[in-house]
Amino acid sequence: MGKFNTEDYIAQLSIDCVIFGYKNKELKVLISKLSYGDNLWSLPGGYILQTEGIDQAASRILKERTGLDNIYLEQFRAFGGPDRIIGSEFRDLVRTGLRNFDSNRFDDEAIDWITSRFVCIGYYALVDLNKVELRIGEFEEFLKWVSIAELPNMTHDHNKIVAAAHKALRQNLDEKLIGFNLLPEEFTMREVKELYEAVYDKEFPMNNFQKKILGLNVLERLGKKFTGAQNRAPYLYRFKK
Amino acid sequence: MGKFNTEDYIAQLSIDCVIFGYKNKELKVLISKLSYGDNLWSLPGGYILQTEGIDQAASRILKERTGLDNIYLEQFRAFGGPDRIIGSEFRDLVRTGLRNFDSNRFDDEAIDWITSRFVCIGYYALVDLNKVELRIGEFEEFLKWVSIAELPNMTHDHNKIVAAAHKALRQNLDEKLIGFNLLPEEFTMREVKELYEAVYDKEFPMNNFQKKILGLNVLERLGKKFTGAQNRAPYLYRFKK
DNA sequence: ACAAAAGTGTTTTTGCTACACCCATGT
DNA sequence: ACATGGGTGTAGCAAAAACACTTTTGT
Repeated sequence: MGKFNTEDYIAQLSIDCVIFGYKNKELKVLISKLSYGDNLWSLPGGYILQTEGIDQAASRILKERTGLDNIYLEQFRAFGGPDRIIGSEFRDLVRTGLRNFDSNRFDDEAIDWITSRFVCIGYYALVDLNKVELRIGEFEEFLKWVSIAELPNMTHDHNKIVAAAHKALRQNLDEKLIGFNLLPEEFTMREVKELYEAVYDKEFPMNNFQKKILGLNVLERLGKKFTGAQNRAPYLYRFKK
Repeated sequence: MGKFNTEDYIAQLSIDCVIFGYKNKELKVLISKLSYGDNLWSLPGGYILQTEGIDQAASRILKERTGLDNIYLEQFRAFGGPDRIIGSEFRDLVRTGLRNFDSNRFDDEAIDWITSRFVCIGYYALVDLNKVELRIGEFEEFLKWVSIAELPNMTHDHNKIVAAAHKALRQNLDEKLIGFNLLPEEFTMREVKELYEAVYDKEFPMNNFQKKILGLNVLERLGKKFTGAQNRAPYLYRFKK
């Protein structure tokens, strides 16, 4: 890997992705352990190429980490508060960390560039955790799925960013459901319900939930799903075309 | 005015403000006619100082144009689509315009900086049109209030930005009402209703509207307002402290 | 007395919640 | 037959919309 060319990217502007993963009825967030410094955690992020749009950059960053394509990403907010300008407790850690990292790729100019003041644009996605093949990014030691309640202290304002993303995800989940290709091609109402319960961290009674979802008028009912269990077979649904 | 120092600002990142003004039951938007080029219109905007947060930058830009302080500004979205990168039909117009503008302040390097690819962060505000003292910005010939339906073609994606701002404004206007210090100190329910009608471009029946607003529990009722009209005097209200 | 507009009360509708009940399936 | 969970229908409640009416004010 050659020199990191700062001119390829927009300076002082980054994208941070809050990647929500769903598995076993649980909602998790993908975070990365930075490979320099002890106990430094952050959201997977990246820079914007001069040649790409910001949505495109977010998709690329998501794909780099998860291998996933065609995932619905939503921009929810830009962060550029005064707390990001100076006096960041992490800046010096990052500086010294990068100095011992890869001096061919990151010279002093690159390190200055990376540790300067940044504004970041937040995107979130919701993906099927089983479909993900994690690949670490440049500065990362490893990536890890953590449930929202157990997030460690992260660099900069990344904890705030996750909170804002979670709030945005909960707003109008109905309309986003189709976008996230999270559920299998055919699924039962229970599976939809469990997804909602994971996102809202709250139980929904089946009958009313069914009415609400069917009322959205986006599902079509297929056959039944025989699981072998000694109970009535649930219907299968899929999204209308 | 001295040289324009590009180093004072974050490069390739700007803020554009959609300033909604209210007067005579009508909702207008503040747009500026650029002083170079014919028929070039755009939203009032500016750059972010290295020393300020992005919200702070937006406030400063709003104050520069309107003289207004302590106005509630809301960030609604960042724009950085591929249409903003190259092939912008406006770029060359701006370039040639700036070359004949003020060569002391804007040298070739500054012109390159200004006409490079930009990502912008959109903010909107809602202000009392009567309280505004318009002051033109650097590149502006004049500023003008235009109703949303009559917006001219604007540079870049500024028409899209206004549409997105209008949509954001309509969401949860209730909660933002107090923030915009838009209404006079004491006002009638009718005035509130007319404001809503301007924002939503739709009529509201008085009785139900009154119930809804009083239900928000943010207003206190004062005396009556005698206008001399031959009808019952309406109550005056103000926001609770 | 009357016109104009403010204000209040009542009914209707709607959407959501809670409860009760019936149905299919495999042992 | 029965335990298990799936599915449906009805009653209850509260918020919103629609409708009808009374009150105040100046001419």
